[in-house]
This record gives sequence, C-alpha cells and structure tokens, in this order.
Amino acid sequence: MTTSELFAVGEGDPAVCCQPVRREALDEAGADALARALKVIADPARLRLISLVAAHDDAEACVCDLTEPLNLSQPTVSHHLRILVEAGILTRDKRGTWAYYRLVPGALDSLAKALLAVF
Amino acid sequence: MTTSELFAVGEGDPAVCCQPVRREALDEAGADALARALKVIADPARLRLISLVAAHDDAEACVCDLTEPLNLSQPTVSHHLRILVEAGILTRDKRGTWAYYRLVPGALDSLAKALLAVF
DNA sequence: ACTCAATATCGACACTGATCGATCCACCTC
DNA sequence: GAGGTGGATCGATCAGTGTCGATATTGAGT
Repeated sequence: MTTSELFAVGEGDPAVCCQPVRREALDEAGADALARALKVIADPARLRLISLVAAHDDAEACVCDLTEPLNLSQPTVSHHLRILVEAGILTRDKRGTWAYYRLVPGALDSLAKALLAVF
Repeated sequence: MTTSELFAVGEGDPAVCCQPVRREALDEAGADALARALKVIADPARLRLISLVAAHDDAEACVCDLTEPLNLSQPTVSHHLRILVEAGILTRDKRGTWAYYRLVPGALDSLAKALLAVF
C-alpha cells in the first residue's frame, strides 16, 4: 500500500453543500490502512533516513551515505529503505553499483493530510 | 511525552533571515521523540477511538460508547485510551461512575506539523 | 452496609518487528 | 574470468506490544 491511496480517506463529498457537523467515524478498513501507513514512519531509523535523504545534496543518497550516520548495520539500513520504498515514500534508482534513494514528492504531505482527516 | 513537546522539532530559527537550502537532518533524540508520538497513533484501534470521540456529540464519549463499535474487550479499550491520554491526545474526565474522554485541541495538528518538519 | 455497574489494573500469551551476521547477487575493474 | 565492492536477501534472535480473562477499584442506589 502506498501513501497516495490514503488521499480519499475522510474527505467530504463536494456534491453536498452543507455537511453534517458530526462526521462518521473512521471505518475499520480505513483505520487499518492509515495505521499501516503510520507504522512505516513511526520508527526513529526510518524518520532519520527520510530526513537524511531530504537533507542530502540533490535530494538523493546512496546506502553508503546513510549507513554511517544511523549507526546501524548495512542490512538493517537496507531493510528500512525497502520498507520506505514499498510504502511509496522513497524511490530506489540503481545506477551501476550504487543505489540512489529519493523522496517521493507529496508522499508525506498526503499522509499528514490523511491524519488530519481523522477528526 | 505529550505531542506538544514536538512543537519545536525542526522549526527554523527566526533570527536567521536566509536559511541554507539543505537543513540539518533530524537528530537521534528528535527522531526518537517523533517516532514515539507516531507509534501512539499508528494503531487501528486508537485511530478509531480518536475518530469516535471526535465524531461523538459534544465531542466527548464514555468507554461504554467506545467498546462496542471497536469490537474489542473493555480492558483492551481502556488500555488504548490510557495510552492516548498519556500521549496528550485525549483527556479523561471521570464524573461519577462514567469516564468521559475528549480530544485535546491541537494535539494531532502539532503532530502532523512535526511530521512535515522532517523534510 | 450491601449490591451492582462502570472502569482500571494485572498477569499471561501470542504475534509482530527491529536488528544482526552470514550469504548471495550484480556490476565494475583489472 | 578472477577478484573486489555495493547492496539485497535470509535466518535467527530478542524486545516490544496488542489482546484477553480475571481481579481490583470506585461510585451509585437501595
């Protein structure tokens, strides 16, 4: 599941001019999807990976740039990067020996938007 | 830790007029704090609790209102509510036999804001 | 006081997930 | 093609946590 699938969560129907004051509560499927998306970023290592990639020149970084500052083993970093890619937050671009990671534009924004739509 | 403590995470220094293009990456302590806050809401049961409280009349709800729609046992619901209160997302107001829960205004907003400050 | 109802706490169990060492794979260079 | 390097995958381990039944606690009503 990617974060873009969360766009529709909790959005009001534009065809209705006056929505009721009390919205319906999040249904089970929506809560499950949003929880899965939040679990992806609810990890200090993955938050730092996102931050490191965003802070890097050209907004892309290879694994070798990310392993040392996180003080984690290379397989662990690779594991976290895989989870972030599968969630649609990062993209992997393998050029030759190196793998470069980039932020997916709007991914975290849509996640924050989905979060604020809960209430 | 409450969500309000996250307000300062990643905010730019207003005394500096021209910030560098690349911000510094999230430090270990900041990543840990944000991850802990996100873990609180990265659970389908707790997301539905937040949504149910927000959707309820008067924006408050007692445990008996919340146990049945979640299809979880009463101790489990009480456990989740405790976690949400300790994180500063809900408040508990015990009046007589019943305990009423309310959303803390701005709690989720500040969390979403802290998330968007990561990158 | 006794009873009952609403909620919180406790102890235990099962499952998920973060981490690492070892290994495998792809590509580059000689 | 042989060796080396960057990165991914695998298997195991261990900590964390969601869940429940049982029990304790607190307040209302008789």
